[in-house]
Amino acid sequence: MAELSIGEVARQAGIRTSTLRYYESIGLLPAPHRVSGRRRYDASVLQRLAIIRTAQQAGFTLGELRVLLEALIQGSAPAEEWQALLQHKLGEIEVMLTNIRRMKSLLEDMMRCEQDYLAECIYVVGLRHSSTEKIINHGNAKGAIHRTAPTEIENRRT
Amino acid sequence: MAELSIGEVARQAGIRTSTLRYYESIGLLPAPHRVSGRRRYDASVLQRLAIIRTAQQAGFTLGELRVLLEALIQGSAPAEEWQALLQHKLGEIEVMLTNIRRMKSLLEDMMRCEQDYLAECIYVVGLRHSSTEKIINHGNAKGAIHRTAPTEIENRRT
DNA sequence: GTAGCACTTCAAGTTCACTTGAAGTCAAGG
DNA sequence: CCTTGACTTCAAGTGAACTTGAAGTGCTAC
Repeated sequence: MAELSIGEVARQAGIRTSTLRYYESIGLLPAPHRVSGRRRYDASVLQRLAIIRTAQQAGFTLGELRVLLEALIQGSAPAEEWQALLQHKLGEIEVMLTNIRRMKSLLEDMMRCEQDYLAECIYVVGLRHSSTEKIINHGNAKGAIHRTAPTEIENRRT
Repeated sequence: MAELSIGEVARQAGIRTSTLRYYESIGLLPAPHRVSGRRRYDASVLQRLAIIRTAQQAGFTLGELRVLLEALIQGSAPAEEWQALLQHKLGEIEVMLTNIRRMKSLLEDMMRCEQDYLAECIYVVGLRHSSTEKIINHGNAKGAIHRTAPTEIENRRT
């Protein structure tokens, strides 16, 4: 199978060459070999890019993806960390599915609002939808792990 | 119904006071009235915040949310724009549902990989999933979901 | 009356995921 | 030989969504 230039990969994957270089720079893509200084990609990179894009849509950050794909890149993965991340992300995906489904039905309800009573209708719709909410989003989105922001200064109860 | 200080709203909604001020500054929340300079919120703001959060999870940007909620804020909405945005977003949500479901099954398959053959297994899984279908991604080239909770594990790159 | 804390504003800083720009390299075609 | 165009690197810029910091105000408790 013919090898691809960065331009060809970009075109086929529907992204820019700069994105490919960026992905490589953050370790998300393995450095391809070179022919007179230029990158030559194996066609399999397209599969990886497809996974990356899907995963991004599913809420993965590129950092998380790097961890997840490290096994693929180098055959070296800290297995526990990896499993933990998977497990964690599966939980998040579950939450996201719930939220997206809810959002879908919220939008569908909004679509049915008549122009003249838009404000009232949306208010009612909003009420209906926010009253079903309670448990969904407190475990993992904001509450627990935040290394980069030790956040407890503000907002303390007396 | 008792009015809430910004601190109380923040605590109950699980966000920061700075976020509330920020939302107000970009017109996502209406400016509440004040008592000696301090914001006093009606409890209904919590419902709105719940909607905002769900919508964010569903891939709405704050800008889009502002347009969507303008009807609620002021009763004044450019109805066509509004409907168009709804319609467009419904399409995007459909795409996202598909991608998230796919990602879920990808992760589940990955979980089943045996430690010793992790790399090979993931490769096979990746192949299976990326060959299943062409990439679904029309209309918005960027991943829709950004602001998902960044997960702990990452960041030590050589 | 002063300590403490929650609040105020405004500007600047941060993270993520890229994008853009400048300056240079390389192979092919006219 | 010269141009064209796709490539190269590296640094700096962008936009979204917040966060942080500085400096000050106002209420309550001791």
